[in-house]
Amino acid sequence: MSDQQGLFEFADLPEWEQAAAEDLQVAEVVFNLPLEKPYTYSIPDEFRELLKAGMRVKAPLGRGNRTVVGYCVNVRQAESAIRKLKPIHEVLDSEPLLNDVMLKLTHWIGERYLCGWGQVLDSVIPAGVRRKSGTRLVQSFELSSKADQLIEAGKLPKKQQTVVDVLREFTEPVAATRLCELAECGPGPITALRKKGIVTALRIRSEVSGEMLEDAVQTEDLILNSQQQQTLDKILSAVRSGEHSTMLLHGVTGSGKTEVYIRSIREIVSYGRQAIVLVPEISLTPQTIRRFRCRFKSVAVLHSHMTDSERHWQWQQIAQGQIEVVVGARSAVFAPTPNLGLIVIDEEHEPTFKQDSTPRYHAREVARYRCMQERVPLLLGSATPTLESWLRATRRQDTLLSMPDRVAELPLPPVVVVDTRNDPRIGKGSSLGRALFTSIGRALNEKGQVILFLNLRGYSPTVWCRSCGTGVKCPDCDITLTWHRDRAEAVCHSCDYSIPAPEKCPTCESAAVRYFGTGTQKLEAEVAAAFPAARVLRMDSDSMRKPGSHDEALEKFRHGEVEILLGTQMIAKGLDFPNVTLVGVIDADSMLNQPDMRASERTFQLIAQVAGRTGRSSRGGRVLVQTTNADAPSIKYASKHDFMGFAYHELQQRKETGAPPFSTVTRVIFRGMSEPQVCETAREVANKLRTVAKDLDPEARILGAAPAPITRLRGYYRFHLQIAAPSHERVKLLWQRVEGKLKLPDSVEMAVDVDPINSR
DNA sequence: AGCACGCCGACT
DNA sequence: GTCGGCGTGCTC
Repeated sequence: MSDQQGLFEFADLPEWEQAAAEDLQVAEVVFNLPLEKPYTYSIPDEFRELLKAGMRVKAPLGRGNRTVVGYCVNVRQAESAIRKLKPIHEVLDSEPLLNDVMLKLTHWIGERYLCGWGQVLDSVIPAGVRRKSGTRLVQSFELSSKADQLIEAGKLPKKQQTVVDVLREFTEPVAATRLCELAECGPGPITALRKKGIVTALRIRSEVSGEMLEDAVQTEDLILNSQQQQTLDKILSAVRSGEHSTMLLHGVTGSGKTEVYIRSIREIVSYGRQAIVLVPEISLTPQTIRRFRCRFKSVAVLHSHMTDSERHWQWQQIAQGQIEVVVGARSAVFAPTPNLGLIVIDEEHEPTFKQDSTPRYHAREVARYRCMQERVPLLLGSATPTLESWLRATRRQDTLLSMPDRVAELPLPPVVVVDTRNDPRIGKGSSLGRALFTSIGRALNEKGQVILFLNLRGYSPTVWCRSCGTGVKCPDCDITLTWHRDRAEAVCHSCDYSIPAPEKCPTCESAAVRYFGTGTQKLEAEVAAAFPAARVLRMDSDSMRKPGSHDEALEKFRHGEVEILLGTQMIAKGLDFPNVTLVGVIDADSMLNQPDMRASERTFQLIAQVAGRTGRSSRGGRVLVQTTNADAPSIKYASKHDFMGFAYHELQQRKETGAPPFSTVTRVIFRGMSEPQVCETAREVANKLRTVAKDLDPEARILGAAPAPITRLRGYYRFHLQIAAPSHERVKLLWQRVEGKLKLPDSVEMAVDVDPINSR
């Protein structure tokens, strides 16, 4: 406010203008531009009744007064001390695109994730909704207010009279084509009537498409076991309390979490409220959708492969309260439910809930804030919760609900850790060690199916010793060093520490190895050669590019048309295959040794999730994990199915190093075509941050700048730095102090990632 | 992000 | 003398 007065002194205004300002309505508008605050505009009389917060407007901006589209975020009485304001040019929406809760939520996202409110709004409102896809402006007519007296005055020709008669039967405007049809005439008589002033023309927005939801056959609720029933009772008491609470449902794979979600949702639907269920994009399969569709009458699905008009239509349906349950990926957290009753996030630990472009929000945190505002519960479910969620639960900030047993009392499959350090087959360059090789053979003989899991795509080569099994770590950052072949150096991607590539392992003195693992394609060839009788199917993002191929492949496997399924991440989750008797993790090390703070957590999650893929029938099943580091806690605890043991150990570790969730990390990424320029810019920003932090917040630590773990990406050189601080608030204060003063070269782009989920 | 304003070099 | 190079900073 004070800066505004500084520019245009209140005293400069003539007195009559001050008086006029007293009851002036003004609009606060945000743009998708790097502006810090909303700008204030006057509202011309013609828009006074029309304009509401949540609508988009066109407004003049800058000295040239170019017209820019922005979002009206508030309409209020102007304060008495007001300077001359520019007027809103145009109002683009007839109804708000967002209500007050959503406006507040998007504002919070901007603050929390360090980006502009306008940027958040632009990304949160689907393009199809903004463009009103699936609707068209239709030329329509209605009788004018003076119609009666004009008709009195003179008799009308026959055709024109018919048109008037037709219009008298409607209270609403009639579309031109429809009117011609009903009056059995051409456009002539209508034009004539318009000239006489008897009918008025207007353009009405009308829906073009509007496919109805197919009705799935409704099925009965399942009978819950006592563990599920107890959990449900706790959730229901939270639902009935009418207050917000976050509940973490820790349930092993196969414990029947989905049924508990459904029954919780049933309760809130019975109050006439709506639920939002967030699932990882990859789980948004026809099976998942069917599970909800056959239990609720109206289920909307929001996924990334929808057309603009489909999405717009769904959005409308949701906003009108026609929908009981919204199932969708990350962005469904913004579904405009008029009376929200519950948000469920399944597989809460999945990294896909973090958006990897601006605004880089985490759907869990957005959901938490939204649920707090709407005073409804948030239910997080996972067999392997994030340590962030787990810590909150153990501190009683959130409520912990546990379902430690599988339904039907199936035991979790035994997990065998295979130490491959001295394996003869691996020594000869094979990916399948002796134990795994023989186990596959046996499983196939017994007519079982096999899943082989390999995790490699997009991972960096790490410096790691094959004989003692430890990664070579940075002395300051506790993350594994990355091998740079061209420079013959081992580099830390957190702090830029580097050493010449070691000839020998610093721990056991044997020859250190730079490590490049096997890819899925190479593994496929090897498996096919080793088991020529088996049918092998490879699933990775390369072979599953076209839509639907994913489901198709899984169906093939389910029907037993394939014996061995091998692939990356995407086969680790979701579906049960009763006939799978063996799961092999080819190389747990490639994940464990990633230069990432969460490498250990990821490894645990991965093994736990793949273990959940087997042992789902009486045939039992086992899991084999190949590693050279059998003592790593993530592997040890995962083999015992001991999440709590792992969490306790890992949290201890994080506490010692001051890593999240005991601190917050914000990452700033720089990219550009010129390596020295990017590097220099990143260093400058890091130094500026350090200088400001010195007296503003001595507890904040600046790490780097350093090359990003993926140093080159699509021709860009990438560097990053990290800000570690005790709270988000303090990172914000520090960043805002520095950000304004930065002048980046045009050729270097910068992105800010609060709570990064990976540091690639 | 765009766009106006500014303050220095090569032109009719 | 002027036209225009693009660096700087502001936009209710």
